[in-house]
Amino acid sequence: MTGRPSYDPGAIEPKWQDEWEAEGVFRAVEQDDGRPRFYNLQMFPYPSGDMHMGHAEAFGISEAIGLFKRIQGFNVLNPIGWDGFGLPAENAAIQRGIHPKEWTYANIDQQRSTLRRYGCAFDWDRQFNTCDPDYYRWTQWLFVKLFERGLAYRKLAPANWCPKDQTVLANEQVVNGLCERCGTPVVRKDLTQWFFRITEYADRLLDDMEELTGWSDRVLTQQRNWIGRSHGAEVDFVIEETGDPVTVFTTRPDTLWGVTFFVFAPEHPLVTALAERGGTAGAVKDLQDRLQRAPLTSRDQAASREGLPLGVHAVNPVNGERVPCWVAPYVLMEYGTGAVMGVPAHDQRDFEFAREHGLDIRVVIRPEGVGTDPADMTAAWSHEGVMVNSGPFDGTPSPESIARVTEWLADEDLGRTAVSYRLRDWLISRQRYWGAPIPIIHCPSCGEVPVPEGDLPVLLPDDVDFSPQGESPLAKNEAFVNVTCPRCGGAARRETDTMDTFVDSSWYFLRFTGKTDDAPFSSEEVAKWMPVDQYTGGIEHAILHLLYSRFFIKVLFDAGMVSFTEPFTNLLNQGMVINEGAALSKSRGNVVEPLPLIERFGADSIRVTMLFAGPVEDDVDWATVSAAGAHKWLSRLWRLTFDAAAAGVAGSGSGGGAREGAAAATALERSVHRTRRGVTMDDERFRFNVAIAKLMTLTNELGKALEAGATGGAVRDAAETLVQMVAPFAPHIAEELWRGPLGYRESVFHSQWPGWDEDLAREDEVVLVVQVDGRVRDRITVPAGATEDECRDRALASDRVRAHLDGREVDRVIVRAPKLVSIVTRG
RNA sequence: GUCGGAGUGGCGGAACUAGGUAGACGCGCUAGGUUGAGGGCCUAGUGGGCUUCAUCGCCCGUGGGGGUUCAAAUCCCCCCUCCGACACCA
Repeated sequence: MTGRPSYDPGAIEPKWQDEWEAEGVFRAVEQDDGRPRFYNLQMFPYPSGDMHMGHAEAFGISEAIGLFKRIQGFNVLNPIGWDGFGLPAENAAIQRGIHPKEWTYANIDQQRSTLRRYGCAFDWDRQFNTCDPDYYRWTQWLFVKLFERGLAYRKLAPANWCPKDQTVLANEQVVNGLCERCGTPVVRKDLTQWFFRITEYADRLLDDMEELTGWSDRVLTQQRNWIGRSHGAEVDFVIEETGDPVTVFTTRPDTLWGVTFFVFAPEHPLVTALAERGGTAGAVKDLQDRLQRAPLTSRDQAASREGLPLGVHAVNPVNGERVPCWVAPYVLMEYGTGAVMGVPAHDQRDFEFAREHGLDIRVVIRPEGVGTDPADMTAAWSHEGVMVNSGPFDGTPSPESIARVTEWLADEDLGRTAVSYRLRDWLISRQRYWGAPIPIIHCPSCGEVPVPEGDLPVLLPDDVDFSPQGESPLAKNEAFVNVTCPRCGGAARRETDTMDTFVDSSWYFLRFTGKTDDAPFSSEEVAKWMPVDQYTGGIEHAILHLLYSRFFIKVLFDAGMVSFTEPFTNLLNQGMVINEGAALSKSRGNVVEPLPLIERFGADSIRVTMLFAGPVEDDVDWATVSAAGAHKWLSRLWRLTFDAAAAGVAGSGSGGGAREGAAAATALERSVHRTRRGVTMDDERFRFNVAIAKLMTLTNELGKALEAGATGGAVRDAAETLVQMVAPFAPHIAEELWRGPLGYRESVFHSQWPGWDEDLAREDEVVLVVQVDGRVRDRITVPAGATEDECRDRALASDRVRAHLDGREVDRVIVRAPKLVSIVTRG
């Protein structure tokens, strides 16, 4: 046991990182080699700085999955790239005078080097970065595809505008209604901007979720709510004074007889004209202006029940009643038709509005046993009941009343069934520099002309002044803007908006399967690898990134470019890394840097610490875990593997402890098989904390067996099993031990995952628990094969059990051989 | 408010899929050993209470209450708390 080197991760880890790359151990094999393929993907990082603790956690998990699959014999694709475009780069440019490109590429270099030091098993050859012209050329190409399919269009939409900086702000740049940079109150400004028609896919995005059995309910529910499909009816009202038809959407057509007022959203196109007709133009304009001045993010004013009468009336088609029209911010222009019927008795918002403004309340759904005097009501009744005061429908009970009224509306031509969505079209325009330019040319005679494929990419010019003093920084670059129309050759102007970075990340996983120069991705490689077998990433992307990627795949499916409709078969959302209960943040001063930890304990110990801390979906509180503990275990594994390698070739035991050693070896053999079974099953379900616990147990047992003098095959098997099974969690130490003391030439990642013998994995002796009246009274060791009768006899013969049975009559005995006997007494 | 998830030792967590020894594994702590000291390492102990010289043993215990069952952390009902998402969606 002398001459054993000490465990020095600082030396072995970089050594194997170099060696793996030289040998191409983690390269995916493109040629079919008979192994099943496994596309293991981790959401690619955004290079806003160096790798942080969240990366260490997320990559630790996806590494464990990928490496486990690799040793199990899968041909694993495990790529890495960077989501290089985005606002922080531009802010850094403004604040520190560095070009966004320089800042971004420097961060990528740093992240790459830290990820290498972490020992990630990436196929580095496939890496790319979305701000490379090589990549965004295809983002632009895909934009053109969407444009050609009628899925990209322009319309007027409000944006956050800082009047001092003269620039558009993203929502996250608006803090408490003020510009993040200069503190000026932010206003809304209407700009003509580009959208993707994702709403056209709302039903498919919703319905195809049935296929996503490998996604958590948590994410599916969030997506479902985000799409927000609700079924109801459209009903046609008419403005009495002007004859304007106005349609409303409602999920409760059964409450139509309870309408006592009518409300428009302030932005509704009819409002100005109606206010003039009603003689309320001045006050209404003030309200509209005030809302116009508020930033998009601040919706607080809408939480009030404020509103103004318009001075005109709407006619209820079901009974011809005229009700007053109002305008109120609680009605949203973006949802439904931008106008609602007011049913205060049965809608809480309408109820509060009616109380605020003294409007009538009329009950038309009578709940059983609940008072129906409007004056006594403290809240709207939005539940079931029976229709009253509703003309021909009186007495109709409320679940089916909705369908019956809707049918009647259609028959009478007063309305129709309708579906409404919460989902909006995807606004992809950014009046920003550091993104992929939208490849459109605006021609005075031809209109919106897409840049021809041969002219792509539309390169982002380097010489741009990004100091904020106008519209998009690109708009000031004359050389960029002034072009000729590709269709008619006349003078034209280039679009100066860039694309939302979510566009870049909606298709990157396709290009990882194989880059080509004449298409965004290789159809052949996509057919081989897609959909992604396992996608790992943060829950913060539960909605947008995942929804947009699903949308893109459906569009590409419709375009005949891919043959599947969902991009990610299985999705795993890992928890966050926090410290002392709070998210890591510089201002809080609780940031944990991964690199110093890697240098101190080794990448393997950090990975094990993260994985052992708890279930992968749970947050890891760094303050409650110990990298020293993981390091201690790996050191112990190191020592024991050297000792076991020596004892493993020593043949059967010798000396005075021979018999004891042989017994220990037999027990160890059973442990080995049990561990193989248990860890394999835990790994399959990503229960890595439990798998590691089992490996620790086997480590302890190997230590005891060696102590007892065990030698030979069982000892060797235990050490090999430990090394192979620890490899997905701690690849470096595993490789060093595999090729070092265990003497293999080939990588442990090319070894065969150990199988098990069910007979050996079973315990040969088990503890039989004996209960009397539900309480455990004795534990008896019995052979694993003990029969029901044997168990019953042994249990009834037990002195302890008999003491408890003293004087009582046995009613019945339940036997679950060989683990449990339950004796029930009478009385 | 709606939807989703979760409450187990001093701490992170096992056991929940299929009801059958609650607390695996680790951290921390305590004691002992090793060491010039410290650290490291090794060994043992570690849910609470009662009883005992010590054993043996008994009782309680998985957020609270009720239920089903020979048997409940696990299944059913009610309640409480915490976390997350959306939040005037008509």
